[in-house]
Amino acid sequence: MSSSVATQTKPGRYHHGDLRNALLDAARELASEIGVDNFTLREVARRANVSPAAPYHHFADKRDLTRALAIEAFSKLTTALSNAKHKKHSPLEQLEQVGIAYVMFAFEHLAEFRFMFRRELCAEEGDFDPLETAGINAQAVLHNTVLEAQNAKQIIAENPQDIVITLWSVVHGLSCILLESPLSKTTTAKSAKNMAKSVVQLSIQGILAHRE
Amino acid sequence: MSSSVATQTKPGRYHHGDLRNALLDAARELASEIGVDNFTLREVARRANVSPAAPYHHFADKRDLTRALAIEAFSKLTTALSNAKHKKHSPLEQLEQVGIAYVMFAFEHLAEFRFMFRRELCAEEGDFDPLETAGINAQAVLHNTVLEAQNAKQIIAENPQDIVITLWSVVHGLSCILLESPLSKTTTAKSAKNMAKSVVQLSIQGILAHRE
DNA sequence: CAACAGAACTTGACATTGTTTAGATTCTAG
DNA sequence: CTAGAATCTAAACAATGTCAAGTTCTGTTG
Repeated sequence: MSSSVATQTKPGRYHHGDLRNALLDAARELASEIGVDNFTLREVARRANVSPAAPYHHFADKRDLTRALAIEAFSKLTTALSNAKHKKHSPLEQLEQVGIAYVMFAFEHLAEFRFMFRRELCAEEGDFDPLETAGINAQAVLHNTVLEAQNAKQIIAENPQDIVITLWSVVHGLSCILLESPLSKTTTAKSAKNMAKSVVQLSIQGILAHRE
Repeated sequence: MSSSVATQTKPGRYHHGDLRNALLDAARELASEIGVDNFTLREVARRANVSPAAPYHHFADKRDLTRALAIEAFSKLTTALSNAKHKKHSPLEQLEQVGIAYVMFAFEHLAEFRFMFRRELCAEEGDFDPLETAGINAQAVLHNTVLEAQNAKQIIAENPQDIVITLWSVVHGLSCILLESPLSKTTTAKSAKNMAKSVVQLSIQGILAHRE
């Protein structure tokens, strides 16, 4: 998307034009090729055709670059969840859609997903942390849907936070398993979606207001 | 435990005695201090009082060392789950215990837990992978309990694999959230256990055989 | 018991990495 | 047009993963 735009700005020039985004694009690409853990800042710079020190004019250090990617990924996730939600009208159906969308986002944005949940990227205690708020925003989509489903008496009136955590846990857990477990080497997008659906439906069963 | 034994074998000698275990101990310790991602092989060697090249006589490379830690951690998890299970007799109660034990294991063995789920540690497709079997063993505890609960007609007769994945997802997801999310900086063991209990109970609600 | 084979280490080296410092180049206000 | 800020390069540093070549120990065999 923005990658083609950002990366190819006047190759010969001294000033790159939009190096910050070019670096982000290169990092995303590199991480999806060789893994989030062994990607190097120097190679990112190399791919953007700049010197190894150039990134330091746009990011404090390597950690700061990956943090920017994580924030960006969280905001993508937020819109993905929000889009999925608004495909349905009933809060209960929305709950299901949001859950499935979470897993599919992880499946489709593998590399970015791995950037998102890393304790070491967070700011120090007390500092304002944009990464933290990005995460909270994503979670808010689920949280609101739970509240709406409760208001519509479609699910039990238990402490909403407990319900949010349960649902978030189950979709996040499935995502991690799909991405990291060796069991899942052969998983296709279709079977991932089926698993997501079945897991989400089973979880929702436990919080339904009317037991048939 | 074994650390004190393994680490302190005749400090002056050329041959360490049990360097392999000493390295594993040092790596575990170091990882829990500075994180799984930035721990270095050289520092591990330093702590075991050997040269930087010494580890290569016991492990193929850094990855191989961490793989050994992951396998070891999986086997610890297996016994933790198994112990938790056998505290109760009813399969349904066992299911709950196993779920809670999973989360508590993650909480108490933070560093080791982070070693366990990393795709890059797996062997190549087709090769026999001890890490994979270690993971399967741990999952088997949950799997068996689900089967037993189904046989006892305590939970629905749905495809057992779906139920296993749902339960595994929810406890794994909660574990990841507790460990990686910035939201959880202040979580105590007690509140972790409470969350685990509530999340597991809600999930089990969805698969109960008798809906009152 | 002696000598030898192999295992367990060390030394020293290499390419690569993250990061810093100093300097060069280009852009942009005034 | 020009000063100063923004953006980049070049060169260097310590540290890392890893390897090849030696060194020292240990157990086995004659």
